[in-house]
Amino acid sequence: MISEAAAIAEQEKLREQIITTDQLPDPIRYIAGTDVEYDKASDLIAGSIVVLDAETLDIVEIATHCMQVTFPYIPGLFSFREMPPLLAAWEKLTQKPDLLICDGQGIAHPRRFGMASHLGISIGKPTIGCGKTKLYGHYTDLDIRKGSIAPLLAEDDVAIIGNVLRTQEGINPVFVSVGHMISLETATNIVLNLAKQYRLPETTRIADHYGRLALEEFKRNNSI
DNA sequence: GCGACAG
DNA sequence: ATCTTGTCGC
Repeated sequence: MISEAAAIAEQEKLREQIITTDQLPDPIRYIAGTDVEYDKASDLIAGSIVVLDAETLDIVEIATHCMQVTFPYIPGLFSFREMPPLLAAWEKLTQKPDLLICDGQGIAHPRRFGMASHLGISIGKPTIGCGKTKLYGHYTDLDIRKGSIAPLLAEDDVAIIGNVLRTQEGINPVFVSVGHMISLETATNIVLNLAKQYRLPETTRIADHYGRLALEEFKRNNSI
């Protein structure tokens, strides 16, 4: 297994490749949600990528992959844990999406290289980081109303590394950041538009659902 | 030494 | 992530 030091060196190297401007295809036709489910008892994880029609949000394709965990959970090195099952699921996909929304941070990370950026660089596709909680940075004055945003600032108090976005009035916000090949503004708008009814974008909710199903089915088929 | 710490 | 019902509040 890759060492912690090697993982950090890898992040420092790959972060150079991140593109923080919009490089999206003209009409975005397919968007995808990614998520990884865990089974504490068996150490199994399931990577899940669900492709949706960007216009109707109808499900176009579902790809999942179950395997044993290969890396411990270390804040800041999270992608090394979730990348293996996601890349395996990615290989199974027939219809590759134009954009992926990941369950975790993009550049809102101590070394500016969270899970969404790592995945985006690895597969060469635009990605958005959308985490349920904060990993890094600080913010103030986030209004209670839906659609409100507060910039997520780095230690220097100057660099904006993401947006804290209130997707539903009075409900805990989500943390949006650039993964790869997209601007923060576009990423924020897309996440808000995908969270019409719930706190999390529809892509994440659907990926979570099918990842859960895949993990349960895998356990059943293998008597775990 | 004391918090913070994606899933 | 996961362990997990009722309960406090709008």
